[in-house]
Amino acid sequence: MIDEDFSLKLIKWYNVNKRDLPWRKTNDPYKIWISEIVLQQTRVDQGLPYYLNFIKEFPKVQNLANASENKVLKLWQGLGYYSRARNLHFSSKLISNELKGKFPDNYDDLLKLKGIGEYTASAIASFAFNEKKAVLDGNVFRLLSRYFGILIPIDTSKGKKLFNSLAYNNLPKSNYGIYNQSIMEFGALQCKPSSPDCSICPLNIKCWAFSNSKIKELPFKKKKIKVRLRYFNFVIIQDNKSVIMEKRIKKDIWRNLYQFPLFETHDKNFEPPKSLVKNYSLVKKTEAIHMLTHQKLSIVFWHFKGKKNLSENNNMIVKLKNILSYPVPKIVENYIVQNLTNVR
DNA sequence: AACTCGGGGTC
DNA sequence: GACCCAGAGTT
Repeated sequence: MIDEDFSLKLIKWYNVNKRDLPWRKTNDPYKIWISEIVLQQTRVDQGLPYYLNFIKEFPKVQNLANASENKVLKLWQGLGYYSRARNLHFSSKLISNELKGKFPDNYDDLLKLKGIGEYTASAIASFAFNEKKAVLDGNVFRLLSRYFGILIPIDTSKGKKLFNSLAYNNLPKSNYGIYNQSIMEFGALQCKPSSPDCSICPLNIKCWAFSNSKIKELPFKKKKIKVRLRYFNFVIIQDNKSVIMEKRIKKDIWRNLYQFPLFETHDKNFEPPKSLVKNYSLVKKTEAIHMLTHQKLSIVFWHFKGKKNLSENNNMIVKLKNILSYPVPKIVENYIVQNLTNVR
């Protein structure tokens, strides 16, 4: 299916309605790369401040390559999907060292980098180098499925293949970068997931879903997400100046971030270790629910205080005045800010 | 092909 | 509560 004026209408719409976003004012593939990783599964409003901080702290790929992972993760704190930050860091070192600072300038080479998949390689290649590649993200899936009336589920290999060819075949004859920006912006602002205003849509006349009242049904997805329930008990052990923390090193959520010593249980039943109760006093117990896409975390913070020297065992001791320099999960950050940062 | 990886907005 | 967001890596 090829619609001759599909791309032209999108670009025309884009020139009038586009948002003023910083990564659209540069041709620097490094900055475009940062923006694309930040925006993966992330709304523009949420990612924008992170992008600005990142570019400010690491203006060039070498700055990122020379930073510590803790610092990179700290700048990513609160944004989620932390493998994005770890992969950014890894790939920046590869570019800076093995590629001698020369940023990959084509789709195939971009795709080799850790953290860059088909979408991101297409985006960078077309935005920075105007390479003829079609982006295929959530916005494009939605628009194409509605406009062309594709009922095949988008989260299957068959569906992806079909949408890929559909997207590629409808590229304009030039200006691939601008066009890719246009189709995604159109999906984000006009062809929204829920209740788009089709009455003002420049594509409505030939839109299959609009003509057939199937906007709500498209795009079609096959899989439903399952949520796993987990029980976390964080134990805060502090004296006047310090608190015990640990680094998450397993293949699990929040890898390489820090937290208070964690006891995960299979249900709500948990009692802190007796040696702990004996030497410290429980001053506060806080319960919280933390929702992730695939997990529901039932969390209890057990807050102990005492004068016993914390550095007796093989514990990681963190000065309270330095605690905010460590990257931590959002729920841990919340607890720290509310309970530990006003302690002298 | 199914699963895993965050956090926040929207309805 | 369900779905979505400029997806990618692992199993």
